[in-house]
Amino acid sequence: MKPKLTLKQIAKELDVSISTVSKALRDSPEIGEETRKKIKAFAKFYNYKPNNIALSLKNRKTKTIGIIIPEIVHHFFTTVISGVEKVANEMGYNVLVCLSDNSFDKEVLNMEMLANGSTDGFIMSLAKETMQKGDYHHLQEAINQGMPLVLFDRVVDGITCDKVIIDDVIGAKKAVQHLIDVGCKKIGLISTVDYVSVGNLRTRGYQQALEENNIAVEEQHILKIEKMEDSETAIENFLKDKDLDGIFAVNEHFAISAIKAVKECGKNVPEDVSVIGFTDGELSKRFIPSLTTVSQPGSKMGEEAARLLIEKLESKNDEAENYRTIIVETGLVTRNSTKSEK
Amino acid sequence: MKPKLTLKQIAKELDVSISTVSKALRDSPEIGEETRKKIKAFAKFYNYKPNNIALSLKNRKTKTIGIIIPEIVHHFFTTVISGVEKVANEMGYNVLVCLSDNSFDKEVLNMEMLANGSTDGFIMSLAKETMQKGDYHHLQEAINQGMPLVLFDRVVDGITCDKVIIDDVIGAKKAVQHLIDVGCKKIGLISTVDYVSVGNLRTRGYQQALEENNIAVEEQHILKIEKMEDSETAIENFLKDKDLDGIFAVNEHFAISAIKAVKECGKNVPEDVSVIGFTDGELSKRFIPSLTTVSQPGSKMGEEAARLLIEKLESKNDEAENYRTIIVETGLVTRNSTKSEK
DNA sequence: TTGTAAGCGTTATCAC
DNA sequence: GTGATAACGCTTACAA
Repeated sequence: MKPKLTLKQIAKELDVSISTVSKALRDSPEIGEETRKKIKAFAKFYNYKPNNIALSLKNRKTKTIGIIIPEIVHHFFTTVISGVEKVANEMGYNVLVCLSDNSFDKEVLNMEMLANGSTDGFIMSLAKETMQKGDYHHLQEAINQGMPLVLFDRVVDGITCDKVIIDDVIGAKKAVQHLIDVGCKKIGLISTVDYVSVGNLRTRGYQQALEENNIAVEEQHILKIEKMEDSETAIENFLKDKDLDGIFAVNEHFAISAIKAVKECGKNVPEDVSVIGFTDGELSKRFIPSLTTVSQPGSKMGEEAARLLIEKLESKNDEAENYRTIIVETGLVTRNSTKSEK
Repeated sequence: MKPKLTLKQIAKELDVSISTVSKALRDSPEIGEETRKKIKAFAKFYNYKPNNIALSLKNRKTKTIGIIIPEIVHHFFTTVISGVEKVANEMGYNVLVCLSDNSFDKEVLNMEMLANGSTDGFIMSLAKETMQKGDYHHLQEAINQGMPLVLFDRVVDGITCDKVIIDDVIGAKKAVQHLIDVGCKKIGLISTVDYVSVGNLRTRGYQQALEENNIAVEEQHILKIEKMEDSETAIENFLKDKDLDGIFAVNEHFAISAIKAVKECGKNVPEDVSVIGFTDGELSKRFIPSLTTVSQPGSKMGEEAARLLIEKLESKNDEAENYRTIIVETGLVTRNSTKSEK
């Protein structure tokens, strides 16, 4: 087991000074042709690679970006990570992934760990508990310390930083409009509780679409789910006594549960009831019937977030004071859980 | 924007030396009660946190572990990551995630990046291309440099290191035995090409189960798929002219494609054909019919891998020369794509 | 009880 | 052209 080669060792071996080696390897014109060649040959032969940690200390930047997400076993977040990875790698950055498990405390802890030199900046989607508490001091602290922060998906207005979101309202509107277009008259909504911003926004889109089509919004057609675990039965109970012919669910799980519940009521999808979801995952694609959904381009969001962050990291500090919110567009993926357009 | 507090600044502020501050904060008995209190109070007030990079450089360890996987948009790998994260965090480690995209070159590149000080060790599942090439010099190099390596899932015999695998052969055997138990006579196998070790092993389990039940293995009942993209049509074509009553697929995608193909032939699952998959994901759980599968406990594997790695990292170098292979057990999750046991 | 100095691996500045 | 030296932030013998 040979420990890693350092400049010092090369210097000793070749009987020159450390700084000569350093300069030679970085092609400094100060160094004579001959010595340079010799040093480079030696380094290449022994496969010298500069130590990242030392560089980080010296440059006061680590070339790694931290991403903190609520959970990873979730198709959407997974695609975001892969988007971040992609552009990060292209730009010579590494990605440190931390999970908050939707816990406020873990989120704070993770940030503190990473803020002490481990990363140059953050890409985050907030924990559910954090949004519930409304406590964002940790975000503000990071920003105050000069750590750039990019929020995505689950963002919050009070914090001034770059953001990447999707047009939830418009996406939801598209979905509901589609239901209307294929002839649905009584359209239900299955959403989450309001402090989860996306649930809130998608609900708004639902309402707007109805209003624009002069359809009354009826409260009893709306279900707001608190806990993921109970969602299946909640949806069943909700749909049992309703006579809906269209359902907009704010995620694919709810959509699928809705389809199951509809079938259990002896009705068919999409013949009797059209169902449309949000977020395009493997499940939506391969479920039978395959799901019509609003696609949420996670990978694109990750790429945008990474680009935004790296741009900020590499800009001079003075020009850094403009913050942008990038809205990435959703698309409607029409499949088999909705009737075809008339 | 206040830059981070350092020992130096504290020292200057309090008019003591840097080492005094350092010692005081680490509760060295060398330092007088009074000075210590003063320093600690100050540090606490201004929320001093030591710089990780500096510590890494000094201690020659980063307290982060690198995980390199072929892809992240894949339920199994995702659960592994969450397992690794879990125990890593408990032990005070961070996790750097890199994706090889199943490319040999990217895998090598990633390892080189991380090996230069960014991580203390690796947890990896090999890229498909790497297994195909059979070139493992990068792994060997890391080991030679004293970087511990834990391989999981897609492992390779030639490399001496810790490994975490599942009992693929036994798992496959369980699956096929289950098919036999519910009365299947003509059982087909949908697998991957042989250089992917898991495909290979699961094929072996299939053969063994048949042999142990005195059923002849017929080559025309076996399909080996080369490319994920064409799998759907390949499976359709394969099943069209067969008269199987049981199908064992080595992953959930193949299983679902098989179900679809069976249905298109006008047969029913599980009445006419029982189908069983491998790896338990969201898809298996919620597909209709829900899939009977061999569950592959990714999270458990991740935890074991992390434990193994950290153990090695924190042991004295001399006792480090024993390598272990941990075999985590699969389970059979019986759902609706197979007939019920007679 | 406190301070000095060396060292972790680099790079940049300045002197020779 | 080459080499000392300081610095990044921290720890730790060793002096004082």
